[in-house]
Amino acid sequence: MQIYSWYRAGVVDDLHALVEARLRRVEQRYTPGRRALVDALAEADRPLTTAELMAATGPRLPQSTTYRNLSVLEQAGVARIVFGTDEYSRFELSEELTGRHHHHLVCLSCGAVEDVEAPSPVEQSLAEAMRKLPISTGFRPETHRLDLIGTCATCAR
Amino acid sequence: MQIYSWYRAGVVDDLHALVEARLRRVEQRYTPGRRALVDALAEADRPLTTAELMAATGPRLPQSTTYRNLSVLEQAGVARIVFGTDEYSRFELSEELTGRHHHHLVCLSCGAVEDVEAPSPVEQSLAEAMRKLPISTGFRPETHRLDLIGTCATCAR
DNA sequence: TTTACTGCAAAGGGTTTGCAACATG
DNA sequence: CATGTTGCAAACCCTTTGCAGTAAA
Repeated sequence: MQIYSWYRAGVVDDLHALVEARLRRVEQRYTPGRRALVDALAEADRPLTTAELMAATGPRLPQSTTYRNLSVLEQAGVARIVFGTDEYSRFELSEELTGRHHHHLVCLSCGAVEDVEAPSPVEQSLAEAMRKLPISTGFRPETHRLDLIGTCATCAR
Repeated sequence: MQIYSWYRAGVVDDLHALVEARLRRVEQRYTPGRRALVDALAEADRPLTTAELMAATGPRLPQSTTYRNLSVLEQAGVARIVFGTDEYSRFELSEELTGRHHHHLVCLSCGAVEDVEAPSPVEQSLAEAMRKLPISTGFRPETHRLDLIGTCATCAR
């Protein structure tokens, strides 16, 4: 989530400390490969595909390691998978870590996914409306996803 | 979208007429296989996976035909793909055809997807809030997707 | 010195495509 | 009879897994 937010607060180290703590909780280590993934996710201003993550991690991490580490990070509550409209899995840091609730702009044409944050009043009315959704008996909501689907600037040209 | 709505209004024939018109528009025929898919989608009260659609179409349609037909129906604006949290594509009739805007309950554990309709006032405040999202320059929103992610009744037990 | 992690290669599994046969306008 | 459609099988491609070797606690 937008590197400048980490820079500004000078909390990059805190981020890594948080990640390490979360990994410890599930008895996993914070290896260089995992750190590289977290760095890549922290520097991006949008969810990254596994291909992008493999490319972004210095000496390219092998597929298997990348996928396994993303799975570990997901289970530890560090990363979250984001579904777009194409066949690629995307990942972003969990909002618990970034402290920034946001939504996505998803392009129907190329599948690109962008982050977008709603002004606080808008977010509040959204949350309010979500709470009023008549969910079926027994369903236990944990989170929601609210995305705008459309055509991105590049594809609209 | 919920068979009783079609029964009540007696508009199943209208549905097929609409579908045929839309297919014609993209120079495609309304074959029995495609009609079987539309029937299956119209009778379901939730998005169906391709596996479910293959099973639902009388003398089981082959994979290739099913996928190709779903693609055609999608391009014709008849069906829409729905992304859950698992690896299966799901399809539903487009809201333009059903006239029923709705959202989804998605189970993190088993991937099941259920339809849910919001009361009109809730829907209006949702739409209102969506319009206020500060979308990036050039992005052209077409629709939105609002899903509740959680644990379904079966998996919660 | 046990347990976690890596990296290569191969296998999985949903989806797509080539191609010959068929059906429809 | 020209074009769209089907069905079989194979190919595709993202993702997962087996396994032997390595590293951290």
